[in-house]
Amino acid sequence: MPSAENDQSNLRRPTIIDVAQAAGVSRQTVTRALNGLPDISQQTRTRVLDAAKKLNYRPNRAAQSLVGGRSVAIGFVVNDLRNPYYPELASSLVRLAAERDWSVIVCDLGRQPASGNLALESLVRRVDAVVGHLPHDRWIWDDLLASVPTVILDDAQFDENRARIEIDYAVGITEALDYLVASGRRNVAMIDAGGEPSRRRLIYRDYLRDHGLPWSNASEVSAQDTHQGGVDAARLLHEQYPAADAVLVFNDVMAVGALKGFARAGVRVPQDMAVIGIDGLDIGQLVTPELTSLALDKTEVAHVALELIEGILSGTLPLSGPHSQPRMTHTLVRRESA
Amino acid sequence: MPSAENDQSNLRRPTIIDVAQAAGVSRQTVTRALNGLPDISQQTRTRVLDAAKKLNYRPNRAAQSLVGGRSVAIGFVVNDLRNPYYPELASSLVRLAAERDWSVIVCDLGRQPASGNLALESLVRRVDAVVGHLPHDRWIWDDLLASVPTVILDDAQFDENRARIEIDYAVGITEALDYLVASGRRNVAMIDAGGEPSRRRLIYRDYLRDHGLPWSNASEVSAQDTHQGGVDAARLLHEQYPAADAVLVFNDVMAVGALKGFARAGVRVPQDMAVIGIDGLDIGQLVTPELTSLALDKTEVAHVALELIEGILSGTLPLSGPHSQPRMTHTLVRRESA
DNA sequence: CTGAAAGCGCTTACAG
DNA sequence: CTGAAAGCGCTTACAG
Repeated sequence: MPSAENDQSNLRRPTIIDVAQAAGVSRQTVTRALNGLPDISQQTRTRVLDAAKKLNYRPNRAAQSLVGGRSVAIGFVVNDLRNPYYPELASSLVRLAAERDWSVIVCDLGRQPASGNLALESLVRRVDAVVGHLPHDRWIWDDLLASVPTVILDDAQFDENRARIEIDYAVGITEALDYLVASGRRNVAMIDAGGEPSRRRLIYRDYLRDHGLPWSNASEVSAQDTHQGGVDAARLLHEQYPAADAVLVFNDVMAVGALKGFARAGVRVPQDMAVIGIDGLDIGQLVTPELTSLALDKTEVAHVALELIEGILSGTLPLSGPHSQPRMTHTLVRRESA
Repeated sequence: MPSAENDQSNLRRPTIIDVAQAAGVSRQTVTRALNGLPDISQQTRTRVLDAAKKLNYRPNRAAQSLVGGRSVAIGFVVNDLRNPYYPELASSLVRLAAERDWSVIVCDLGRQPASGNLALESLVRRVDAVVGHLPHDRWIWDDLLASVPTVILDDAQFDENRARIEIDYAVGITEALDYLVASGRRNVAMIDAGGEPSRRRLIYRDYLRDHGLPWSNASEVSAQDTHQGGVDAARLLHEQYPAADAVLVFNDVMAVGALKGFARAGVRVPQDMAVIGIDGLDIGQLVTPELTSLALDKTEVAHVALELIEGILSGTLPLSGPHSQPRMTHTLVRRESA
């Protein structure tokens, strides 16, 4: 029963010194054995390796990288990894980061703010920079994020003195609504997410007003930002605004839900109802009819985000001004739902 | 034109010493100012902060964590983050890891093995442990992974001396096929992925043989492990095996594709054809009809994986034997497609 | 083939 | 309120 040994190993992780002592050699020799360097006899190497295994020794990464070269890590902050928007963005980010030999740590804020704060606090200590969408109602994070270079992905003014990629919805939404009107739709509704009217909804309203299109309170319905929210919203919309012949949906996840909601309500898409989502996610191609959507080039977003981070880290990018706040717009991808 | 200064800062990152010199104080004082510690005059603090900002100084994380406490990072290796199976698993993994204050670095191997090797090589230097699905045809990675504790998620014997979670498909597939037969299906086909018959396919074959169910070469079709692959496979199957009234599909991504393929071919699901996928992904609920699937509890997989890693890192888990190789099975989730 | 020395960049006691 | 010393765990030259 070697419990004494185990107890000790719980108190302190073995270091290279412990291995050296156990093997009866110096620490440099341990380094040679472990890292496969030359200038060491096979016999010694074996002895060291055995000692290391016996002690369950693994080198301290911090010490290794301190003496070695610098390695950069960036944190990718998401609201909920189960919303497919984030994995699609993460996919590009991880791939492009790998090309620079950067690693990306994913931080899922989850739905409850409390754990999200803890997670963020821990993240900023581990990374060289942060990129991600930050919900507006959590500006408390400003403090935390002040300690690390950050690129915010957002649709609104967030912080003038912080690098950010502005997602400009006006261009895309205008294109989508132009298209709907041009194809003969007249009663255009909107399915929004969350409590406050989103920026996307405001743009929609402005468009309807500017173009003299019919609008009433019944034109808009708001629901949870989930697939089920989309299902519910479609039913509700169908009840409260039966004349609607087109709908712009907050995002693709909800739009795919709306497709299902309309199908259940006997509303044919696109014959009776044109549906346009936002984001351009892969899931839009899974469903029938396939979803028409305002697609964001997520690879480009990831690319630009990494460029910004590189600029900040190297000190060549000013933290405010137009260069640190590029703008990105959508492209209307026409498929079957509109 | 302060290019000389910039050139220098490109050569070497500024350290705490540089800041100290620029501010005319000692390094400890810099630490106090930067970390918001007491025992420093407001004036000195400001001077230090200014110097730090001017030099674009950010503390070296490696040095910080070397002196501070240990922080553990695990690497999550995936084949392709755009396959929704991985994000769902990642979501649980990230959440559960956060509870232990562990961070997870995502490594996407991509489709080309070459870049995958580079990515892995870089990963193992940055993490304390690795978890993930590793394709069988890449055993070359054994060398790389020998250097870091690894938990493999797999359906086959991979390495007896490595911790792994065995995904036992036999239980679930038997349940699915039992269910199909019990509901009156007789001509059960299989849509497989990749070149070699998968383990899942072999289990399917055995079942058909053991139960005296009709089988021929036409019962099986293999396609790419993508949504489009599923679409293609369904059409092909419909042509080469018109009598089929049920099909087990390699995974949900392909199954959702198959749903689309059958719809296009005028095959009604589930009336003419029962479809069962594998994985139990969220996307199965997006489509119509909703997909019946053999669901894997991905939260449980993540949980067990982290337990294994904890055991390995603390040295309390033997690297071979049943305790380090738990088994996981599927549950048949009945929805609409079967 | 093996070991003594110096140093990576930071922080935590300890003196003043 | 500020600074000199020691040390975190490793690796990279440099001696023998």
